[in-house]
Amino acid sequence: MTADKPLRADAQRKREALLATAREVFDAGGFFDLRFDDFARLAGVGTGTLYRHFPTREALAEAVYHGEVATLCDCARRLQATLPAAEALAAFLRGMVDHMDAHQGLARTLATLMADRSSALAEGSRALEQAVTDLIAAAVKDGVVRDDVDAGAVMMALHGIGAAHDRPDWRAEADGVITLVLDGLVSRG
Amino acid sequence: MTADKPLRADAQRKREALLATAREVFDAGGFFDLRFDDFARLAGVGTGTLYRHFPTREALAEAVYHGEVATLCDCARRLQATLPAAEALAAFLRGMVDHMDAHQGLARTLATLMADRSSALAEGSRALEQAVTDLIAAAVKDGVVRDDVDAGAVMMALHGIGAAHDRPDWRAEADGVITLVLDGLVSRG
DNA sequence: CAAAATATGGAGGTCGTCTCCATTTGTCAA
DNA sequence: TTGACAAATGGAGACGACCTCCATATTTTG
Repeated sequence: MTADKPLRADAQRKREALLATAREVFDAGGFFDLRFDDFARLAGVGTGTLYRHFPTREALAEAVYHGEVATLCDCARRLQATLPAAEALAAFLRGMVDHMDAHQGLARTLATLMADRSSALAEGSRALEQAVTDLIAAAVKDGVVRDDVDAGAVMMALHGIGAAHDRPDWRAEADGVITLVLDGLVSRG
Repeated sequence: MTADKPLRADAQRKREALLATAREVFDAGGFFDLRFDDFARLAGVGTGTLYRHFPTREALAEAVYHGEVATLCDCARRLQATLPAAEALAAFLRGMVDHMDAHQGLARTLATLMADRSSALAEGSRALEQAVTDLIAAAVKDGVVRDDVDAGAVMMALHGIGAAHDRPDWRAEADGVITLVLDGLVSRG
């Protein structure tokens, strides 16, 4: 799809530095108080370099998001390999909430930055969606989950949890959504 | 809370014009291609006037959102008065999806604009949340819905539906979320 | 109707964004 | 190692959107 041309050594290094700094600043929640130029300086990089690697704030967010998705997918695979389907699904969804809770700033920043281009978000989370699809398919096969509601609906609910990150009682409500979704999946309509 | 001082006649008129134009442009999806200054001109208003009424794009979105919320709340009240609790709840949630579907551009624009200040969103949708809370409370009283998951979780799921407005299969997935939520609410855990 | 209060609009200052290119750094072949 | 070529760098400055400010216009009040 994308013929990634090999990056020169220093370019690679700068790119990494930018991503690392981004993750840091995102999580600290200070990204929007920062001029984009200053962000470059903070990462020890010139303005031009920043723009060559990430033409927009959104592009930067997308790259960071990719990393997160990869982590979560690994997690899903691990769970699926070690637990019965129903438990794996539940553990994964609960785990996602834990993860978001542990990185609130990051979650909030990403949600905000990708609000426009949520097409990009959908693109970027395709892998994640596949993981959820697999988890659900396995549970369906075990006969413990209905087969008339697909993974997209679950993704949407997750999206809601991520997007609503400043509700005063976020954690409890997020757990509530997961509970509803899981019980709704088990229900026979 | 807010001691709304009475607005002068012409001010009222301009304000209305701005809101009407906003609704139009939002729904057409062209808001982000427009300089804020030009939006003012489009509404037949000077830049200064626009800024006095709505200091930011977000403030404008919030005002439009208020109108939407009011409409939906009316709808909720009507349903609650005419249907058994469980049906009223279901009809309301399904109805919201219909409404969003019929005004995709508006929904998307609002979701995008309020991504940052989703605290403002929470603020603005307090009335909506109250309506959902009432619908659920009535259903709980009828003994047809569990009482250990509160309205906040449902709001979060709805938020997800609104925020994910450009998923390719939005409508089906949104319906799926509602199904999961409703069945999850009926389930006894 | 005059005066006071309120609202208007758009010219121009401010400030973040992004481009451009002279310079530096990395790579590779001889 | 060295020279030559390609790739990458950074930051000065042009650009353009946002927002303020106030002389003017409109509404309201006494």
